[in-house]
Amino acid sequence: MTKSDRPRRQKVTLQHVAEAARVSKATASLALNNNKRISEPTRQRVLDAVEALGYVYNQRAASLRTQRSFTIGLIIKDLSNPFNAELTSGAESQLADHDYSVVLATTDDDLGKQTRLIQTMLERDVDGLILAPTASTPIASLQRLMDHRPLVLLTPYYADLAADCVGMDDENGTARAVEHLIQQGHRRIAFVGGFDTDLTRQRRLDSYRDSLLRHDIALDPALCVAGPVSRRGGYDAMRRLLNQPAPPTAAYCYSDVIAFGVMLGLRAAGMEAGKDFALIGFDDVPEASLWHPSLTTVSNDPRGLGVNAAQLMLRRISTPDAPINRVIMPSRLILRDSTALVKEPH
Amino acid sequence: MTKSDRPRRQKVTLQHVAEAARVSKATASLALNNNKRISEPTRQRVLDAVEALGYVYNQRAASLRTQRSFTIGLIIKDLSNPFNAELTSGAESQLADHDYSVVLATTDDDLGKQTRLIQTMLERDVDGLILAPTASTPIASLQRLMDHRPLVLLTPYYADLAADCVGMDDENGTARAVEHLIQQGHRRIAFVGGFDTDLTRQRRLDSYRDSLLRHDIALDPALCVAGPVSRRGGYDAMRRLLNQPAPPTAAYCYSDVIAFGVMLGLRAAGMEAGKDFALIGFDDVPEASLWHPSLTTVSNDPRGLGVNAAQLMLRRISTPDAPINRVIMPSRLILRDSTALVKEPH
DNA sequence: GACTATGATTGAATCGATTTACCTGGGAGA
DNA sequence: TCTCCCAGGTAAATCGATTCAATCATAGTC
Repeated sequence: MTKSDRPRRQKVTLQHVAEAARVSKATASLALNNNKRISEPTRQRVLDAVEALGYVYNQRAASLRTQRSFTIGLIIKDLSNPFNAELTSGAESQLADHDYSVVLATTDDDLGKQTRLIQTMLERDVDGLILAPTASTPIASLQRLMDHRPLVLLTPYYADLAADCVGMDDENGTARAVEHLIQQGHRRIAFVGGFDTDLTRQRRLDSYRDSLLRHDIALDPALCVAGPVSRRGGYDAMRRLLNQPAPPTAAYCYSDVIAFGVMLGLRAAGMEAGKDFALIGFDDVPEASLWHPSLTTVSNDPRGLGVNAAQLMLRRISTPDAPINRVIMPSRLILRDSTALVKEPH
Repeated sequence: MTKSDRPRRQKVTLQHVAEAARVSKATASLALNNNKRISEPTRQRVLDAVEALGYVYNQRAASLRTQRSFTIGLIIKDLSNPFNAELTSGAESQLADHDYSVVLATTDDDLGKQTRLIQTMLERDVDGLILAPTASTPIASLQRLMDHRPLVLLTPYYADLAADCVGMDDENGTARAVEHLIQQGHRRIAFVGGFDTDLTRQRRLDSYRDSLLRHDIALDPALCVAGPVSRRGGYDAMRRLLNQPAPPTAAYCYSDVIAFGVMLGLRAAGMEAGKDFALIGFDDVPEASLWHPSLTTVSNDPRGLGVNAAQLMLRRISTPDAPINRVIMPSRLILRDSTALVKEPH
């Protein structure tokens, strides 16, 4: 027969390499790790043997002894959201640059699933966990998790937890957006999308209220509509808002995706963002600039968030006792056509 | 002190569980694996001990013995492309349902990086590899890879390789798109985007040519422009096309992203897709239906592709000798506004 | 009462690396 | 010549599970 009936699992182990190089297993190991106690000719013999046998290093076996898996768990809610995809991409490439692999899992914002996935990650023996916790994650369970493994949170809103985290500057971003609308003369400004349980939304809602109050505008609960973070959610919310006795003249949306839905809702009612209505989103997803009309939005750098999360993790691993680090990425307001209307509303 | 100065790596091992339950390590192991040779009372004692000590199973140590890591490597080109994000999402959830974890890595379509990542995956001892090979991946290296590990390719275009693969029906999808344009009376139809080295593009280009020939239209090389798969790429290509002596009246794009760029290029020239020009994309990304005008496109189910790839992998692992499986996902032409023009061109 | 069948449990080998502590054969120094 | 050191190498323990073969009760059979 040629090589083997069925392609069979490779069986070349360090032992075989050692034999081929006529040294001990220990020497072979040291040679491959560039230990200086091994002479150059010997090291070369080992390397030659590796080449000749097609040996592939078994990181898994090694990690049993070294207690480092060079693997980081990344648990996010949903990869379909381009924001999360970008974030993941950033984290992955940053970690890969430091020889870490990424084990990816998605929770669909389901606490039960998240609990199971964390368990799996611990069993897989990841060196650390980067987590976007689902809405109702109890702080105690995160605390317990930190006792086991380095943890980086992808949200800035667990203030009581001494954990590394990265997040965006929701307050400032929101304030700037709302101020901009007020400056344009708007008084009836809606807040659209997201659910109460979401801490990030909570924070933005607070900042929205504060901004209004600073200009002596009372918050009208009828203008704050919750809903799923999707185009459909934005669309439905807008239809409802426009059917009210006193509809809004502007809206600040929890995310761009929602804002796109709002635009469609406006259009279905014969209105157009940037002409009859002012609209601001959040995230600055790539589509925001290309949509018609282009969307004014609060810009955050999702890739940068991922990169930062990865960096925090690497730092935490290398110096476990370093003080905790909360990175808040600045957010900017990007002015585009959806708030371009010049004429005073009403 | 309370529990420990610094949160320290958990040290509870099966040995400790066994001691707490007053049984041997072997018994503890069998009990946890629900082996029927262990009596119910004993099993319960072990489970109680696990609970009491907060033991977490070490999959890594186990896999050293069992030779199964329950980990699948997923190597794609680029997570920023929503198509790939959806695909990844589908594969991940399908694998998670079967207790497999996903190690994710991206190549940026760089062969060197791909080679390194594959090596890393092998060292990490993944049970199988799902790979979207970069453009110039030599067939021999894939063949060699298959000797080591189950492999599923995310492209249908390695016909000479006896490997499981999933892919879309590029030929049929392309044919339908081009036929549709011809039916509408177009004769000067451009083919936009992608690079020569890309086998998928090659296949679509061939099908494009064949469709034209079936209607006695000669292929005009000036109408086939290559370029990066991005909005920018589409934009630039369109500007070039419109500056030609005999510009096209319609275009078939290698991907939706490119088509969006083409729309912008048209607009910059004072034209509008669906009015002065007919435009078709490929992928049916979510934005396609919401763009303005909405984009006619060849629809493929990226999530379904991921799910299928995962299923092929699971099957290959459970029955290594099964005949190879090539799954071609059907593609449909979704008619939207970008080809809605009724008036005969010219 | 001897013998076997059966069910429950365990000792020890094993997976493939790392790492510590020990060994060995010169050459330098006294 | 003797001691000590040193560079280079190795035997063996170790990481935390699985699993085979062996052991040990206990009960059932004649």
